[in-house]
Amino acid sequence: MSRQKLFALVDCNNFYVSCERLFRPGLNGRPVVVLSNNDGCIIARSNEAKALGIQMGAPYFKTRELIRRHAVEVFSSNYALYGDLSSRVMEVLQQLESEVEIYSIDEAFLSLPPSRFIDLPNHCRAIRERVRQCVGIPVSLGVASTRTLAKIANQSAKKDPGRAGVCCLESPAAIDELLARTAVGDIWGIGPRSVDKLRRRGITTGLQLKQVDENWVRCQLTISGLRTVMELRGISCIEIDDSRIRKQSLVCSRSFGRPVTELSELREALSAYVSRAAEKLRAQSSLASCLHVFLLTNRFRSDLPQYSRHLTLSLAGPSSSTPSLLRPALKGLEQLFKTGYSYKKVGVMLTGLVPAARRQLSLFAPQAASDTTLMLAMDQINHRWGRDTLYYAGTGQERAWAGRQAFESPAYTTDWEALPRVGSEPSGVNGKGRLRPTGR
DNA sequence: TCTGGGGTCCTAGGACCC
DNA sequence: TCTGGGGTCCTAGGACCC
Repeated sequence: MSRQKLFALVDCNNFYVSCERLFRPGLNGRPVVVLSNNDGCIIARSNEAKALGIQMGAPYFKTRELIRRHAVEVFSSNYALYGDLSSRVMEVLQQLESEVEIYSIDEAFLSLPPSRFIDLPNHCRAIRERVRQCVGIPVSLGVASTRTLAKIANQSAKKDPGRAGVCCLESPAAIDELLARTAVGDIWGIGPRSVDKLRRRGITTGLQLKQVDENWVRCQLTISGLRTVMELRGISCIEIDDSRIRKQSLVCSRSFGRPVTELSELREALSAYVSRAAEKLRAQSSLASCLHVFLLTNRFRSDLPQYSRHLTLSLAGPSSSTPSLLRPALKGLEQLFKTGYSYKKVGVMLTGLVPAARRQLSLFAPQAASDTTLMLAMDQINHRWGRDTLYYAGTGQERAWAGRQAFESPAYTTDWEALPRVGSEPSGVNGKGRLRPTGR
């Protein structure tokens, strides 16, 4: 038994699909997929859907025939549900282990102390069972001496029958055996570009990558690639910085449900995204110094004229007030806008984020204290009564440009009106359990 | 007809400084 | 004919991740 510190990667199985199944147990054993925003691409698949050959990221409209033929159940993404269940899973993990790094909505790394080295597999099975019991989401665990190896172990825990959701890589022989069966493209940090470079050098497996010349990797795959190689060798050198809860940049952007040609509609959409971005900014107590607006047409429509521009604007001073971000954003949009194009997407990115507490006051710009008070009141009202209870009129009433979400499930766990009912038919709601209409 | 959204890190090169 | 050397900071773009 090694005395080295170990990492466990806990990964929720087919997370979005598992969330949908939680309240529709009849879907267990059946093929299920979840779509991206605007019902564009497939972003989650049940094992049964994977077995049908449905690819991750495949456009929905290209898969529709296959989906119809096999009666695959389809869902629009429901982030209210997934976000809530994710935080419940993480909470359970935090109760069980002292060091938990939340890596994404469905993954967390645990540090297992040396005392745990006794019967590691049993310990992992207990964690798995606890999450299943408390939240109902199935998870898999991969354990190894580095995060990269833990990721690889986790893939094996999921894929290889007989592992039953747990794979502990303890002996060097077990590590090399698994690496020899792992394609370089399946290794965390090795993307398509790196796969090409490695293949040209004759490297296709994890074991080959582990043995590659360091200088070559440093030159070809940069320091990031070298870190991955060191991790394969069992030297831990990738840290997860979850102390940085505050983002360094914020983006808000969506594809339109249909082509948009009018400036008035673009103004509404951009106003909505700027409002949302400003809310996120205030939620993490930051101010933005810089604002980028972008506008683009549908790049897949090669038969239509293409347009894609962005504009960077420095703000008079760091701010998180919606109106002080809206004004320059809309001015920027007018500069970007050209008639005669069918637009697909508009968006905003906020950068140069600084903590609100460390605001650098300007000698010249007027300080808008009233704005701060107003925003605080607005955020409190929207928190208490639900998003968009109060909103800026410029974000529009009808929102005809909004994306499609034809297959959305109820927000079972975050909306009183959407609570599942036992023993009686839901009354007066169209199966979606919503009090308010989906639009405005 | 229909192809997601939101992040991070690294590097090279330019601007600028002494 | 000859034209330094070494820094830092910023930005755009590439690559990758979920």
